Amino acid sequence: MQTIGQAIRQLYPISDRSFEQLTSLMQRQELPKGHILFREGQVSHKVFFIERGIARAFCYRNDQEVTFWFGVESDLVFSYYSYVANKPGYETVELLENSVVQAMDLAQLQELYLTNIELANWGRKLAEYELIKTEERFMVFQFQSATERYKALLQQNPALIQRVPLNQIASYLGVTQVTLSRIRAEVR
Amino acid sequence: MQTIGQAIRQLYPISDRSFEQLTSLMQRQELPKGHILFREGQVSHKVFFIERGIARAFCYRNDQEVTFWFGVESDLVFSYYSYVANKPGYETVELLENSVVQAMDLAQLQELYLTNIELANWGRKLAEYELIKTEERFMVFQFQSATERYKALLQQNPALIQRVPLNQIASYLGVTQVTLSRIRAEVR
DNA sequence: GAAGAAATTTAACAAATGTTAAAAAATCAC
DNA sequence: GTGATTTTTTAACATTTGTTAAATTTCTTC
Repeated sequence: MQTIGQAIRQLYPISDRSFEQLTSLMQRQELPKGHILFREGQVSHKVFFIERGIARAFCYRNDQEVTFWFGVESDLVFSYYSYVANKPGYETVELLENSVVQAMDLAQLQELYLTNIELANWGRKLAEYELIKTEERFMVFQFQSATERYKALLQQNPALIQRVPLNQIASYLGVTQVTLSRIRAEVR
Repeated sequence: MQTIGQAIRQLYPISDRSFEQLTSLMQRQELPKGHILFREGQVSHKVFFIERGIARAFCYRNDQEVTFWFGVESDLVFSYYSYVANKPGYETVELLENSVVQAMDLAQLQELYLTNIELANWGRKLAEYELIKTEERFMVFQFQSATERYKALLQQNPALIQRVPLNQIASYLGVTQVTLSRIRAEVR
């Protein structure tokens, strides 16, 4: 498993001093399963680095929860729309296991961006990588069938299917749970 | 219509000096309909600002072109994956009309990012806004039906449907052209 | 403006996915 | 371990979307 230091510096190499500045903003928190990191309709002021545990983001659609993102160890958790547009976010993010996270205040982070060019470029790289991750996820939806999406998930992240209930996996893949069961019956 | 200057400064306010530095990298080009801005399988070294015209990005899937993005006046055209990961891009971007673009060299842009903190933060904001745009497009796919997607497009960008052949609109919406025709027959 | 080409719609049928409800399996609490 | 609860699978049928091909409309070119 990657440490937070490795994750930060792998994104974009920064000096020890910048690293200190960045990590000094972080607060280690142990949070229980079910804890809500972001709540739909609220403006977010925090970003979280997942040290241990798993999180999911979901929205409501026709009174049903639709899961569209999972975060695992060494992932960052943003309510990106809320952060960028400075408006209420549309998603709720909850922890699916007892977890350890490093929490950072977004206002303090943005302060750093304005005064430290190394960190400004680190923040740029962060957004750029999040962008291509989101783009890839989008492409998967537009270019692959539900069965292909499931197989890809099975290959790339088999642990996720063990750790998360299948109704959440189903909505993550964009199908109903019944369809996912059918797919699993085929693949088996 | 927005000028390029307005588009740049709306994203993130920058000083006149930074603005000069940025725009000095730009080269105005008049390019014909059908011109390829990025070609699949190649690493991109440029970014384009569309002053006049329209562009589309597509990939091949089972020997068929699948259009997944349109760019119009005052949009920026990146081959983002290629730029961020510095690997061959998976998409081809072509101009659908005779167009005027401002072309910028990515290496020179990145030079500026490393020396000018204002521009580094501008570049960060650019990536952040592209991120939430991509995220929104993804959410539309996971949360809305094809009919809803068509209606939304009709409302938000009616001109696009006039300017672009329907088979491209169909694949942009993630359905076949036959299905799009059916949707249009219903909506009418 | 007429002939040909391209784009769009319609039709008929096949395949995939959704919906509802019930059955089966797995998990939890005691 | 046993009963209750939750999760997952299966079944039956409805709806949506895809596929192929033909018909129609629109656009080009001369």
